[in-house]
Amino acid sequence: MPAKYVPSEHEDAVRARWDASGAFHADPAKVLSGERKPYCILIPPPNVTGRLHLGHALNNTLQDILVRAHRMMGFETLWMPGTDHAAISTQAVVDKRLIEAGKPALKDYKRMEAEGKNGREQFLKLVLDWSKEYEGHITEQLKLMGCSCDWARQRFTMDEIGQRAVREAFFRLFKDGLIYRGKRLVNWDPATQTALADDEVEMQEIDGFFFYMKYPVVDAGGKETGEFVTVATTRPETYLGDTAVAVNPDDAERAKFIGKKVKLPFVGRVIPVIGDDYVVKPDPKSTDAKAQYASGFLKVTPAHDPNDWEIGMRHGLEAINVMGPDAAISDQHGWTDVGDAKQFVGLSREDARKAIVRAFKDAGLLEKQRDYRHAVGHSYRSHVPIEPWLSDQWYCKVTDEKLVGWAQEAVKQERVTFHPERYEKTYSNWHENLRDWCISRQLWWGHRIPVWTTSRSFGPNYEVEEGDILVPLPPAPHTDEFIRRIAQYRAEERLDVQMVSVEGVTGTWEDVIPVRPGPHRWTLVCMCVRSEDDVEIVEYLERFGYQRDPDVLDTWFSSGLWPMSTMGWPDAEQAAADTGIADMPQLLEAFNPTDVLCTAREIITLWVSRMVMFNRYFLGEGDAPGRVPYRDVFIHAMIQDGEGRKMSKSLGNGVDPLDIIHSHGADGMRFTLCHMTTNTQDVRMPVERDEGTGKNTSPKFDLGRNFVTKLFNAAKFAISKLNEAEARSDAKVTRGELSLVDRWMLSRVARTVMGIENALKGYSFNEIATHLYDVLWRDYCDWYLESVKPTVSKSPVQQAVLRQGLDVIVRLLHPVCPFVTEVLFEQLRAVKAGDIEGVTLGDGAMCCVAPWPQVDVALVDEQAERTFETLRGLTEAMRQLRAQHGIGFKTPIVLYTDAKTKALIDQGGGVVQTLANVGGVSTAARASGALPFTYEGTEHAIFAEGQEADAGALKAQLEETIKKLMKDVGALEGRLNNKGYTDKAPAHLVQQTRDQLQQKQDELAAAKKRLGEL
RNA sequence: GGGCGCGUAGCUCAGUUGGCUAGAGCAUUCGGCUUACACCCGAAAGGUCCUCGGUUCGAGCCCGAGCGCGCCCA
Repeated sequence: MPAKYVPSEHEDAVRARWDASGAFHADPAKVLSGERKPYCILIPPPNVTGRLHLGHALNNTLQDILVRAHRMMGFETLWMPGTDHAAISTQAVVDKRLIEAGKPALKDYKRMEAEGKNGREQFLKLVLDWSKEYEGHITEQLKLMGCSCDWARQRFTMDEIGQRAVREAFFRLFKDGLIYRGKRLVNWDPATQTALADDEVEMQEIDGFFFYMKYPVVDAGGKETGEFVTVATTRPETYLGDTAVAVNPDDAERAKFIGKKVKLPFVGRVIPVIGDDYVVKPDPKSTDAKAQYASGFLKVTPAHDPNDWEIGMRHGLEAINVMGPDAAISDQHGWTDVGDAKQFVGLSREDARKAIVRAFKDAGLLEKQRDYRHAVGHSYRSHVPIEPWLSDQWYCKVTDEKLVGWAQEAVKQERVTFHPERYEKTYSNWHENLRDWCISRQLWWGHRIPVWTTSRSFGPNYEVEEGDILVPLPPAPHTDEFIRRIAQYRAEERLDVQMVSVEGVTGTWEDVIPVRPGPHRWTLVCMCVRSEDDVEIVEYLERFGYQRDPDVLDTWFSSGLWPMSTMGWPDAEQAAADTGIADMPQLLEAFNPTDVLCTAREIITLWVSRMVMFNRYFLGEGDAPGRVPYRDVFIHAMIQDGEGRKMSKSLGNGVDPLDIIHSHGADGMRFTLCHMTTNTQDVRMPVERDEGTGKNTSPKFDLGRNFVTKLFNAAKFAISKLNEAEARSDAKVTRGELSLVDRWMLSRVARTVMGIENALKGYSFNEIATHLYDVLWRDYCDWYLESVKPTVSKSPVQQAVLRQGLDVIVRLLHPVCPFVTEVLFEQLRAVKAGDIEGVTLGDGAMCCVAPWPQVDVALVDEQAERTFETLRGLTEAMRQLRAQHGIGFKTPIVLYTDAKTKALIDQGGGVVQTLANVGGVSTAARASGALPFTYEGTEHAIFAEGQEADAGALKAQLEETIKKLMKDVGALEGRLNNKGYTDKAPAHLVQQTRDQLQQKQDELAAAKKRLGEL
């Protein structure tokens, strides 16, 4: 064996052995036949946007620990790997790279697309290349970390199976009326120019202003009466789209304005003053900031504020959109009565605000402005303020009982359990306040919405208002034949249809057919085509002028299907044919529900919820919910830097896992990550710059690196001792043959096995690491190895404990530190020693498939532990004396003690002698000059040749001891004199206190006696 | 504003159902090239367990109020 363990010299070779062995490939047939129980984890697919960071390293280390442990425990274990296409992030990153490289970027491809030059297709090719490249990087990184994924089954959310899953899911939801199209206010990101879901909006506190703007009141003839109402707003630029001013009807002072009209300055639009109890009444003394700042008049801009939108709905107000997709003021998106506000058109929203405030000020219409700090929604992607923007979007009706209800029920009925359990609350709260989910994104990269539309009238010649005039809506060129064929396709479930009326109502085929005049004017016809391969229908629709919706779906729509799509759903036979993975059709049955999802808490709402909804919905039958995607959700901590900040590129405080693997080894990194995973929500990692490499690192990783080195050195030593042994035997060691130290060591090993098994069940990773650290370092190395050093060579029994104890530790450690344990396992296999009664270690070709060690509970030996603790304490007491009196370890000492202690020392079989370098144990009268000490109430002394006791120092020390003992005795007596304690505390505790008191009193007496002798 | 988490040694963190004379690693100090390991070994020092109040024979732990920090949702 090499003198020193250098991780980089072994990791590649170990990984190659794993790859060659196929050990991580799961076989669903073994599950379906009942031969083995399944254990399955789905990787939270990392984004193909970039490389993995330390959070990923933590996330995947924890999964690998679970997966490797269960594989060793005999489960048929599947860890499903894959990546996520991350629509908006990836598109943005690729665009940015193109711009940086001075190459044609998104805006150029958009222009090409508009010119009919396949811009979309060309751009998507670039993004696909990028995603392939990064998928490769990510896979490579996971492998370097040691992740034991079933690589042959690796999936991508946009691969053919993912596409088919999305297509089928969309079709079914569409057909069931759970996907619909609506004109709503969305969270619009003007930078990336796409809609965002509610949870993609981050609130940030901003220092802003409240502006108080005066609108003149006008009479029925439109003439100003000289009165004014003052609206208070943080967003003056939206006044251009105001369609009412609202007052609280309970507002005694202002309710009289209800019914009057006001005129918007510059625009000239005359709008009503309405009553709505949403309006906050002004109250300068209120603790509510809104009431403090309110003027009592609320400008209502339905097209640019979600609350105003609601008010608009209640009062039938018009929604006038005054901005373009870039959030600049525009008269091209539904705003017709511009009037004298032309001066503001074309300005960005920021410039428009300044210009409008200035114009109001100049016109004497700005009453005042006040500083105001408030939360403003920002895009989680581009970080610019979100614009509530009126647009046509696709929605998923997650508020339906079959989605939100079943998701809630899954947790309430404990089909899905959160660890730590507090996160169940986050999950529930989120579902209680759920709104329909905007699933369309104005992007190119992603799953394109499988709907073909025409916005012409369906049926009779309708008329629609454009401003104040009615214009005819040309009918789509549908023929009777068209209607018949669509009905046919629909009957074959190859297509489904929704209509949207001018009034904004969604209708189904049955609402529209047969075509006849009715209450609704159906204009927007949406045809959802079930299969990507159904060219016949698509060609037919396009012949009638139908065009495919240009938008793509929110990434989470496809990630939500991950537990099913990775297992071949909806067409596993086809998936098997596409991928060449023949057993694909068995996966869903064998492994879904999976066992646990490991992720970070921000994902609870974004992803967990959707997976639960989709799994239950799509695998359900009729009104019966299907199974859940996993039984447990484990939410791990987030890693922050030493100051409690998130690690981020912009702060430059991130740590790259690959750098740590280089400097400390993958095992060292993993051990540290495992060790720091407590059940709190954040953990801190002080970040330092390595002067040598210029890379960020953290001293925390030294723990793991040192631990791995310690293991290697201990194993190297143990193996060399075993190989050099003078007397050997392969005979099985029975309980009766074991010495005290052996029994103690095996007891500790047995407790560790049970402790780790428990910790695994409770996802207490920090406990796993602590157990491993203590048993290896504190027990096996510091005490067992040291105490058997002189004798192991001649004792086959000790050889057995040395070898099997190490073997157990190596196996227990393998899930955390797979590389070094694989190396050691191979070495250890070549070294023979006797088996031990109660320790079962099955053979395995490699550690990763070696059976988990089994220990008999009977190995836990409390008697041996107690005796050992006494001997350890005695040894430590002597070491302390040595240190206090400068007696070096190399100087042997004589221990003077009583017969009882001597008997214990004899039982120890040399532990005390070896570890305290005691040359002789004597019950005779102590030599003059011996250093006295008390331990466990008994007086002892040590004597070192040529070491005269320093009376002064001894006296000072004794006085110190006496002081401390008196304090202890006082405290114990006080406790016992308390009647409440002796009456109410459990009897064994009271007895324990009495024993302690007795011992302290003995020690005190002995110390006093000695002081007198000096 | 609502919810959740955290506050224990200089730093990073453990501390199960209250029994604690509060632990570990790093850093510090002292002593060691003891033939597995200096990424080590032995020893030491270091704590108002955020504050105040309560429950209890007994509180780091339970309850209430407050202070500070962080996250999530409005």
